[in-house]
Amino acid sequence: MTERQPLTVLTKRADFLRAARARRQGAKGLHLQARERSPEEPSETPIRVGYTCSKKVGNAVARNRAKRRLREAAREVLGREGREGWDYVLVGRHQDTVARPWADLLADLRYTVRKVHSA
RNA sequence: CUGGAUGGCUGAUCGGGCGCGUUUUUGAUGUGUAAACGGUGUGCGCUGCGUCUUGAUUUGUGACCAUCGGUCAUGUCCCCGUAGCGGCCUUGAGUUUACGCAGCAAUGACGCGCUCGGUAGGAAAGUCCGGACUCCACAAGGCAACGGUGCCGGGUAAUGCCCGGCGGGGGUAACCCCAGGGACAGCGCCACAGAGAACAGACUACCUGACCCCGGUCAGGAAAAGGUGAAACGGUGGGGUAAGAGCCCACCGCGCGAGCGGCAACGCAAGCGGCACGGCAAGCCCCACCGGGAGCAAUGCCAAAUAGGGACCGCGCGUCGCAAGACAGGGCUGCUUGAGCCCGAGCAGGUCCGGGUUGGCAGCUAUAGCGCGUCUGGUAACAGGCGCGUCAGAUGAAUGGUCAUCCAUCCGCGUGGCAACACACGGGGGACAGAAUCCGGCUUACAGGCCA
RNA sequence: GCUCCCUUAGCUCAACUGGAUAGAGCAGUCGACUUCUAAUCGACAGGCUGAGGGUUCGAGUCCUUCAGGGAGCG
Repeated sequence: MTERQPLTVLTKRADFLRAARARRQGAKGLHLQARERSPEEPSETPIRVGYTCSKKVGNAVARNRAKRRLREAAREVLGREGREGWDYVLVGRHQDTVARPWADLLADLRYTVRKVHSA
């Protein structure tokens, strides 16, 4: 069992915009945006993660639930397979992020991470 | 009314405990430095003394052994001891104070680890009302403007909320609904239709008389009938009349209303009036009552960052002059003088603007407390007493993710049964919805259960 | 947290101080013109005025409770 990397959460709007302009990959359960930071950017931990669930996802309950599932998935997948020096932004999708079976959601995240790294 | 249950694995956050590390403060201990006090004569300098003390000197002198040196005595100097004088402080011991260091203990903060416990709602929602709290403004209060409320009584911290009553409307009834003051303060509106729409008037038709003449015209009477409309000047019956008419009478309606009941809204009502007084105030408005404004991104503190900017005010700014400048004054060079150069203004002030920051801490979660139980008062809302329990504090925003079982419930199929239904198997599967300073209401959403 | 505005035909907008049938342009359908199309001309259809409740004789308009959309301030 590999060690889990600690993750910090993105808080700045500019970080989100930069990640959205970089690489992106969609799946049924979620949408991933990621970029490799330049070395001079300061960061507390090597991997940073942000979550985006807009009003398109649903009402407040649905948005919170989607964000919580994305957080748990990021802890599971990005903690092991994330690359140091990268920012990841996980975007929730309407209904699918909440309703998709847990194993499929994890598979979606692994698939998008692989695609983004190899792109 | 209620807002699924249990367990496993694994997370988030808050709080308590324990351990470790870093650090703040305090305490006593040890130690270092400095100062003061204190007492003493140590140490210091000079002089003197000394068979008691240590060394130096053999190039001070003498003697001996002897050979290039050694031993002894004495001298000198140092050390040591002691006495006197000088200087009064350096030093040593002690005490106190200040500062620093070390480990220890207590305490607070932060971080990490382990462990224990708490962790969304009935509507957390909409933001429609009412408050608490904080800041600003004004200070008894009144008026004006603006906004709101609007039967009466009670409840409440308060309300536009709740309870009870009254009035009106609907319903066979149980019961339900009502923004329900004022139209005699004033203004305005009432389309179309209709003769006439707000204060009286008269289109058709009616009656009488006159004229032309056989159906109309004119004058007068009268307001019942017709039709229109949401709304048309009381209704029915009788008398009366040329025809009619509250013109008269009875009943009903309407208005005024002595008196009685009720805290009040209001109700009952003798009697009187021949009918006069339309509707709209969720049109303007009048009356009564209520309301200062902003909101936890309030407010206070810390840190970081940028700029040492602009405007106005205040204080100050030597004299003359509108100004240029001149004369005083100060500084520097130079120096015997003459001379030359420079300064001649700002501020540690207040308000506003501009610029920068978008971090942290407090406010911050427990009290008009709330919840449960019980008793008392009250028709009730509610109030009071007693007992027990203590109940989320996040900030890209925690309170979860996932798996399994059960329950409410739904679907399919099978068996039993006349049926409602019961049992077995398989499958689906949790409604509305996420705190953001707090509280009381209202409104809206909603799986399920119960009552009328 | 606070404040304000809008919703009318498929689309963009009107409708006065409450008054009867809610109007215009574009788009649509049909017809005319043309060899055909476009343009033009004529005709037609299309609306329970976002939803519910109320005031009024009468509501797109006034009041109220919601729904959806938008704007502004701190």
